[in-house]
Amino acid sequence: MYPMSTKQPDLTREKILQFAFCEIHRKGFQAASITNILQDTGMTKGALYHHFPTKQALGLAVIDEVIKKRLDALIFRPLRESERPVETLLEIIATIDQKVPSEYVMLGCPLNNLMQEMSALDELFQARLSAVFGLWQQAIEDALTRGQKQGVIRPDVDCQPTALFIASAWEGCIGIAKNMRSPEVFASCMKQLHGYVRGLQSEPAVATQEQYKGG
Amino acid sequence: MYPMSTKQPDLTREKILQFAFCEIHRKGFQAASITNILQDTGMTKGALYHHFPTKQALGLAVIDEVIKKRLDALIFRPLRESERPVETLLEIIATIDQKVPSEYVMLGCPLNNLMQEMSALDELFQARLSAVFGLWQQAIEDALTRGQKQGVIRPDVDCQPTALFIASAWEGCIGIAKNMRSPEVFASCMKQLHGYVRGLQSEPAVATQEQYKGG
DNA sequence: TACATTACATACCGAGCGGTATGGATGTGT
DNA sequence: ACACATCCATACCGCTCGGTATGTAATGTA
Repeated sequence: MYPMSTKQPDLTREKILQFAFCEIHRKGFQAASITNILQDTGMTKGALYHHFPTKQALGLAVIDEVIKKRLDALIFRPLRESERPVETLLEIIATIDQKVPSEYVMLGCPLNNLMQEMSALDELFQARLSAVFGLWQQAIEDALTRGQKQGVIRPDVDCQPTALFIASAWEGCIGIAKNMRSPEVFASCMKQLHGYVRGLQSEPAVATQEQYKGG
Repeated sequence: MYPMSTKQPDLTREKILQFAFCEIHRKGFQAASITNILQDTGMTKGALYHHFPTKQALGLAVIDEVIKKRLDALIFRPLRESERPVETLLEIIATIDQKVPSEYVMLGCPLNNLMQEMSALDELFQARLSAVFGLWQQAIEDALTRGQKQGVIRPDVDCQPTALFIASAWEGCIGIAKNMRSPEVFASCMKQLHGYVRGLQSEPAVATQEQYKGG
């Protein structure tokens, strides 16, 4: 066991998942080629179909074990663990383009890409993707709700639909920037979203008013 | 000619375009099957490849001759021809779900679907799709600019990035509602967008404040 | 050490795809 | 009426895809 045996099923599975994520992110799920993924990893169909019964199962695993985890580390957890969730939300919106590989502007959000492609075609994809997006929406809603209790969000804000709108607009901004192939468009859009969230804050609390990165 | 001759190339071409639009709208461009389209229309490959050299050319024609025209009739032209463009914009946002087939909530925006799928893969698609989206953004920007001249939009609003954000959020709302398979989510999201646009209006002008459909 | 199970590699298959070559039917200009 | 271009139908091709059947080496178990 300790001398690094040749067969390491967990690592093999993880490696396949990572390369599958990349291929799917670049080509979309349907256009993603099993053969290409295997070619990249240097493995064969025997390995892949030992760990995943079908291409669909591989796609679903990518959603749960790669995409969800990345979003959690990037957005959900910081919001959850923050003591000033509204400030954290604003900071994430303002700096998200720096915390993600620059090529992601061209490739778009992996979650949104799959949602647009697969939701209408496959119920299992739809369910998993909706679940992940639900986490996103919930993370924002919790941040707003906690902000209201802290008095930094106006009491008249209806947090649930507001969070839904923020998450939707967020995905929309990423999608359009991807289409435009323009980091500037992405920055501009996210700045507007930033302003929208700031507009939800209570009037007295203008401390974080001009925190947005200069430009 | 007058007795409805058997060969009507224009109608044939248009028929192919319409069925291709439906197939692409439902399956996406790559998954759209030429064979399926022909099966639906009752035609053959001879007809299709006489009018369109490749599948790509068919897709590009669908963008310019179907999607663009529909968006123009539904959104761009009403905004352009309106004398109160801001009110018109608000009205479109508030009633868009009634002016479009109900199944479109499940299928999403044809433009956005193609943008998400094809922009990263094909430069010609990217160019055409960006052009159409640019019309959208420009239509909103013009509406806001004219609104500013009329005094109904606050002078401090920067119309260009604001229009970009509105269009992006708009597409985002459609995309998320499609993923959720929920007309209610769509209505909720668009209501928030409606509120955002209202927030751009000058304070004195509260006439259209509560125009949003009851619910 | 003997054996069963896991973890892969290799070769192969049917199906559906976009695209083409060819031929015939229809309209058009002269 | 004849030549010709347009319009469309049919049959076919090469390719790639996801998936499988089979074999084999490594690993866990007794």
